[in-house]
Amino acid sequence: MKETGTTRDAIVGIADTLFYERGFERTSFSDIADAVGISRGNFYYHFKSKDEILDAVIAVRSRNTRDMLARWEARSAGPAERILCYIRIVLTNRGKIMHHGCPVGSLSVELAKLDHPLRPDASAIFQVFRDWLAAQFAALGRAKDADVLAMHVLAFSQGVAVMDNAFRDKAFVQREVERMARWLADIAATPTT
Amino acid sequence: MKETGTTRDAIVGIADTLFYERGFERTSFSDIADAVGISRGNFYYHFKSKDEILDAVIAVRSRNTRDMLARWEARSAGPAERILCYIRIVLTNRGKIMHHGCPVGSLSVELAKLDHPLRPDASAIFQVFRDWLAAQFAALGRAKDADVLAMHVLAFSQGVAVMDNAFRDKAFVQREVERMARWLADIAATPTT
DNA sequence: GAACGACTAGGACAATTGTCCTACGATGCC
DNA sequence: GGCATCGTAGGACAATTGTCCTAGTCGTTC
Repeated sequence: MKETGTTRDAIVGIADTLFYERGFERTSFSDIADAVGISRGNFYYHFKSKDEILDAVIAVRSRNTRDMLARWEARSAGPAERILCYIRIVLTNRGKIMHHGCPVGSLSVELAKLDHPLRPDASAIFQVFRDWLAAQFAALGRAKDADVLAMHVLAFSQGVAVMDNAFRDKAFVQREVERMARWLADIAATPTT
Repeated sequence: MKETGTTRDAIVGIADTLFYERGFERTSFSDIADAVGISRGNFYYHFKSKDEILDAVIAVRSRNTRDMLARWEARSAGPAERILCYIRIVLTNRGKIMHHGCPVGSLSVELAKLDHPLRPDASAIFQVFRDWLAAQFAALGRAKDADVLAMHVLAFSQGVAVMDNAFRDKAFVQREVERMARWLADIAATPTT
């Protein structure tokens, strides 16, 4: 059963992209069907509703996020360098962020406006980052306020993303990344209490 | 001519609210017409298209923003206190921000995703804040990097807004406001070079 | 080769979208 | 009073929305 991962995965993959680039509400079944190359009616064999696709997209994003963090965990030397990977992400993905905002933040805000039942699931992707960042800060010897610091870093990235989306000023993004990197270096240098 | 400010203003006022609460795309003519209490067809006497309403809404928001900043300017003692007014806005408007995000930021991101021609106009509201904040920092004796500091404060507010929308944690907002207030106090205390 | 399952195409469906049109009521000017 | 203008109501319009249904094509298994 379900050996047809291909079509289903293609739908989820395209939907993931379109939901990000155009927004969930703005993306229609026709858009997805056209991009995948299947008929619109055929859709309902794989998904019973649009919300079910959104659910699958969120699941995929959540998994991809975990995978990315696991790669950082494997590659980077220490917790400070890993946190820096996250701080730099607003530069790494700047092209997309400039045009479509942060995938996590923009979906979260859109679903909040729609009072959508899946809004908490979208916010849960933030939680993945939050927990991971907190773990890194804890490894830095800041177990006590690890979550507070994690939230601060998250807020930084969201703020920069929105501003970059509005002003499209690369120098601003670079400045803020450097400012945050200095802040992180301070934290890493401070002896554990 | 145009003595009928009432209906037109009512449309713009309701549209302003609905665009904020539900998003521009999600708000239909019927929604606005029902809320105002007029027929849907009558609409096109006052506005030729939905985009024209958006244009009017943005203009109103821009004016309201300027008015608010002017009030702060009149009431507050000095530039530092005025900047603090802005920093505190994420607490003042927390109820709405929690549910619908920042009005400026969320509209800006939504229009970016739609590739909407009015996106720059929406971002221009940010510019109003940016210029005003920069003027305050200049008055603080930081004329050289006034704009850099202004952008930093803007990014702060957007970051906190998105995170509050996702996590709805008042303690987080308060912490970030206090952190930012300390940062501002540092700036104000540093002697002008 | 018949039967069955997984998978798909294509269209029907009511509802809603933004847009446009015509006709009616009011108000004021000549 | 007659007339024009401003504002409004109500509906028509094609297009699109999410959803659902049916008929069909595959490949596999007996």
